[in-house]
Amino acid sequence: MESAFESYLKKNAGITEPQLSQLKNKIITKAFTKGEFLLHKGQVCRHSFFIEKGLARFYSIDREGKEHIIQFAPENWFLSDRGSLFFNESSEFFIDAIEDTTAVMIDEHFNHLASEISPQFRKYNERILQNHIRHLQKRISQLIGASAEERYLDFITLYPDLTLRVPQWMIASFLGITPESLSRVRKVLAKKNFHGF
Amino acid sequence: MESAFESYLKKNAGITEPQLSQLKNKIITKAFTKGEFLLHKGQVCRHSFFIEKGLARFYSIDREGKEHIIQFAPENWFLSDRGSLFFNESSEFFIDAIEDTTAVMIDEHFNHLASEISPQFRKYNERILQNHIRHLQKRISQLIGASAEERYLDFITLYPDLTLRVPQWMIASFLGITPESLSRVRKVLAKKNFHGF
DNA sequence: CGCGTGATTGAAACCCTTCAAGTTTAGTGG
DNA sequence: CCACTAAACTTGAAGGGTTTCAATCACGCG
Repeated sequence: MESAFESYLKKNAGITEPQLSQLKNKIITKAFTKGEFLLHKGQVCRHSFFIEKGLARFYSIDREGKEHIIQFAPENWFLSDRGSLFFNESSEFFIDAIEDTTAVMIDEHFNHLASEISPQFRKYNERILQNHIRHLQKRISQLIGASAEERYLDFITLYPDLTLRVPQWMIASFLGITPESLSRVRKVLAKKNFHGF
Repeated sequence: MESAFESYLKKNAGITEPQLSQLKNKIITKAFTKGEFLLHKGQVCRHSFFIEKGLARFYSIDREGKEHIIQFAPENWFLSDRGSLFFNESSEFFIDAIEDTTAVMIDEHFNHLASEISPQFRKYNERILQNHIRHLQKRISQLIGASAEERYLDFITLYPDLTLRVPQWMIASFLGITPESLSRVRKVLAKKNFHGF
């Protein structure tokens, strides 16, 4: 049977069936139980993760021990500390599984081979990076400019599925507010007859 | 005489002298006076800008008319709305010159040709993107986690040169606080016998 | 059942903003 | 080169949004 990653490559990265058979033995999938680390601060990140099933998060922990979630990754999303991976530096960040998760461990060998046999894959890879940048810029713009309520509304329209799967305190951590504040924001929205969740 | 961009390409992107002569007629430089727009909201961004002289900023304006600066770009920095450029969408952002500025207008023709004649350039281009992502992630992590004072201290250690060249109210806009708040932060730091500026 | 985790609520404190008024600085024209 | 003006920066007082800390409630799981 064809894996989620394989269909994804065919659909989005222009990888053909014969190319896929060349790549198949380089595709390594790993299962993580809820709470398990895919990447730990201090390690050098060696992989890009493609989430086939489950849900993972990318976050930092500050001096006071508080977690700050940079990104969530549900099915068919990529996740990695690109800085650490590309520049071979030890990571400042953590990645762990929010649910039981299976992820494809994409390493340099895979990327190199895929780029070699498919120019489309190379193009696609750039697309991923460009899109990632666009995402991060919008997020910065929003963190600078919007109130807690606006940020939460943005979140539930952008990630309606995540709103249900992710515990509330993690959403708060993503938005840069406390769980208590998020609870109050939701209370206010409920009073305004808002039913987005 | 060799332009700043040309030396930059040779030093960082592995472009050789003969390759450079092939590229030379594709390198278009333009001068902007202080306050002039390099990119205006609503336009589709067609260029990546390499700042040879001067200083530019990349920012958004929210519904209330407030500016939020995403990025500064002094000499030898790149600046672009990559989302708009790559995906051909109209931009949400502005780019304008803070000082009189000359910028290289890098378009798709240039990138295509340079990638063609130099595999190193392609590698280098990916490096730029990866580095940009790393930068943005750190910024998000900081916006979520740090106080106004911490953010300002980070700014002056990361961009000591900009601290002097950029008006204070723009630094405030970059940090996501009001000019008044930044003024007070500086006052507190001065009392603590801090002399970073 | 009881424990632990997550969500809610309240009150006080804190950080930052807003608005309004000054002061300083920088640029312009006489 | 000074005088004038506008823009930038500072300062104060009041207000708003968010955090903190603490207590309570709700729920799922051993």
